[in-house]
Amino acid sequence: MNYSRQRELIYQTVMQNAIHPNADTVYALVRAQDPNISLGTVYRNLNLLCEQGQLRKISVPNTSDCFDGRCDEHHHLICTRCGKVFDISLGDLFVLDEQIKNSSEFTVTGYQLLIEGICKSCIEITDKI
Amino acid sequence: MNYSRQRELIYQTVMQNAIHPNADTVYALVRAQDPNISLGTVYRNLNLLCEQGQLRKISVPNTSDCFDGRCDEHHHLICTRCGKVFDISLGDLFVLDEQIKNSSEFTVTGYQLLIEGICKSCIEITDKI
DNA sequence: AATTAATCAGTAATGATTACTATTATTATA
DNA sequence: TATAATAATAGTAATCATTACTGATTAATT
Repeated sequence: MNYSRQRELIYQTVMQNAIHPNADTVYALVRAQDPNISLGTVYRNLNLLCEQGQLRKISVPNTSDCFDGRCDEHHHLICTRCGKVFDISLGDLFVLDEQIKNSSEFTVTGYQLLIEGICKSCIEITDKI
Repeated sequence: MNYSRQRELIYQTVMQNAIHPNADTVYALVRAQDPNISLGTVYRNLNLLCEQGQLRKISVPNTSDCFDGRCDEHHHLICTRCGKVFDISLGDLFVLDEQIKNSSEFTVTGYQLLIEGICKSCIEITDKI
C-alpha cells in the first residue's frame, strides 16, 4: 500500500477527534484541511484503515457506521436519546471465552460490546422538565 | 395499534426462522404466504415490532440489519467468513453494571454483545484446503 | 351500516456506501 | 533525476438499504 497524503489526513483526523465520527463527519473535518478531497476517498480509506487494524468501525442501530481511533480493548456506550457514543474500559471480556468455547464451536477473534442507555446530560435534561 | 394480518405474518415468520433474517429475507419468506405484501410493509412492521419489544434488531458491520425473534437475554456470534449469525446464552452481563456505574454516569438500558469470529463449518473448510 | 383511524400496496425519494474512469501522485529503477 | 509501472485520487454514477408518500383497503368504534 502506497503512502497517501489523504489517508494520513483521514487517519489523523479520526485519531484527534475522539467523537466517533461517521464518514460524513470525517469528510467535513478533513475538508477543512484539504477542500478537494472526495467523499469516496474518505470511505475507501476509512475501510482500508479498519482492515489494517488501525481504526475500528462501530455499527450502531438506526444510524450510519462510526469510526474509532482507539484500538485497545474497550467498549462503547451509546446514548439512545442524543446518539452520542462514549468509550468505556471494562475488564477484559476474555473471561467469556471459556463460556463461549463450552457452548459453541466458534473461534473468537473479537468482541464488540455496545451498551445502550441514556447519558448524563440527557438525564439532566429530563430532570429539568 | 390495530391488528394486521401482514404484521402477524411477519412476526410469525421471524419467530419460526431462527436464522436472523434481514428485511429482504423476511420479505422473501412472507411472500410465499402473501405474494402481494410490499417491502415497505415488511420494514415498517419489523421496526414497529422492535419498538414494541417483540423483536430485536441486530446491527452488524458491513451488512444490512437483521432481526431476531428471541428476546430473552442472549447474545450473538457473527462469522466473519460466511456472515451467519448465531445465538449464544452467556451469564448475565449485568455483572458489568457496577463497573459501568463507576467509570461513567450512564443509565444502562441494554447490552448488545456481538462476538466476531469464525464458525465451525468455515473452520472446517479452511482445514480441507 | 356508517364513521374514523390505522394499515396497506405500490412507488418515489432519501441516505449511506461502493463502483467506475480519466487523471494525478507515489514508488521503484535505470 | 528522468522514466516506467503501479497505486490512489477526484468526481461522478450506480447500487443498496431504508424511509416517505399517496390513494385504496381494512380494522375498530359508534
